Amino acid sequence: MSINTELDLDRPMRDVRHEAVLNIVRTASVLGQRGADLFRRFGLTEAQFNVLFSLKYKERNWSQSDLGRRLVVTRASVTSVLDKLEEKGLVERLQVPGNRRIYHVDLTAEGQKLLDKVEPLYRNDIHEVLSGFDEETCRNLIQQMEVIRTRVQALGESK
Amino acid sequence: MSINTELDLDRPMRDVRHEAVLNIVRTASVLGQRGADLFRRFGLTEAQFNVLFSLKYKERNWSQSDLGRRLVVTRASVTSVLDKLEEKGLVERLQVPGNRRIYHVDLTAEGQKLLDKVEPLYRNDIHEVLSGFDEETCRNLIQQMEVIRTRVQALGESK
DNA sequence: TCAGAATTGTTTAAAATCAAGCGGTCTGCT
DNA sequence: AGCAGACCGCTTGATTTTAAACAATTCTGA
Repeated sequence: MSINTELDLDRPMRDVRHEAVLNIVRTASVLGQRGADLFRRFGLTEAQFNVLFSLKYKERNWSQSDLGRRLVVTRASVTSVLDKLEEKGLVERLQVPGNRRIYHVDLTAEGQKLLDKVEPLYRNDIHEVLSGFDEETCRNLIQQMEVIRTRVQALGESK
Repeated sequence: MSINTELDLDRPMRDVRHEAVLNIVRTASVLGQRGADLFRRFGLTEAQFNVLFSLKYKERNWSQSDLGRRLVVTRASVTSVLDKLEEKGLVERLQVPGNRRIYHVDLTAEGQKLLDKVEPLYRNDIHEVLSGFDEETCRNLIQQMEVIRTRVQALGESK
């Protein structure tokens, strides 16, 4: 009845690097769906939560483009997600003196309040899921992910 | 000009476990986009490629539900992706004797042929991106990802 | 046996995403 | 100063994905 016995997830691997990539992607997918289930209880999609969360912990002003790079989505996606969040009164676009091209995006008080309700549950989930990972393991994992992203970027530039 | 100097990706982390999760998700996203760029040159989306690829290496017959579990997408998604692939003549739904509820999905000769063109480039990309990862590192990484998925699943069942 | 529960594939409506392209704006170079 | 190029946010149109509901089918347990 387990997914491992029903599918062939535990068969021997031909290409261990490829299998590593598959595992990263699949794990991100599982994590994302778990998150989505949680966020939905608060009327938020995953994309919407990601925006709110990023805004809460930003340490300087972010334009919509900055947000897009941070979340690895296009500017067009940022626009549509922000439209939804602004409708709900959770974020606001602020005009930037001296630069009429960009908006700085910020949480409203209401957005802050909603996030304060969701975030503890979210962090609790993560803590539970990674309970077996000590700090060193996490740092090592983070560094490996960074290496991969750097390599992908280099690959894209040499194109 | 680098993304790391422009954004705050390298600031000290408050919650190393959470940062690990973010890194996994972000890396999967970057990998997915890199893949999508490649697949598009062959008229395929990422989801379509994933289906073709899974079918090529399956070791027994898979229903659409099996495929969905394997790819971590819903049955509805599988239906729509298969519709597209069937239109293009790359896969086929086969009736299963003795069970009128399910289809077994398979590559057509044409699907096989297309995949044979894309796969070398795909594997080459992956090999390049993970060139700094030896076999042990990969196996370790894979195991960590499996642990995370198992924990997420356990979390979902205790719900 | 056989009625209730579970599973399968599909449909529908909503949301996210993207590429492409648009004007408006800023910057850097001459 | 002025112009070309880069950047920003937005719109459009298309695709993908999902949750939810549905009918058909299969399974299960009393």
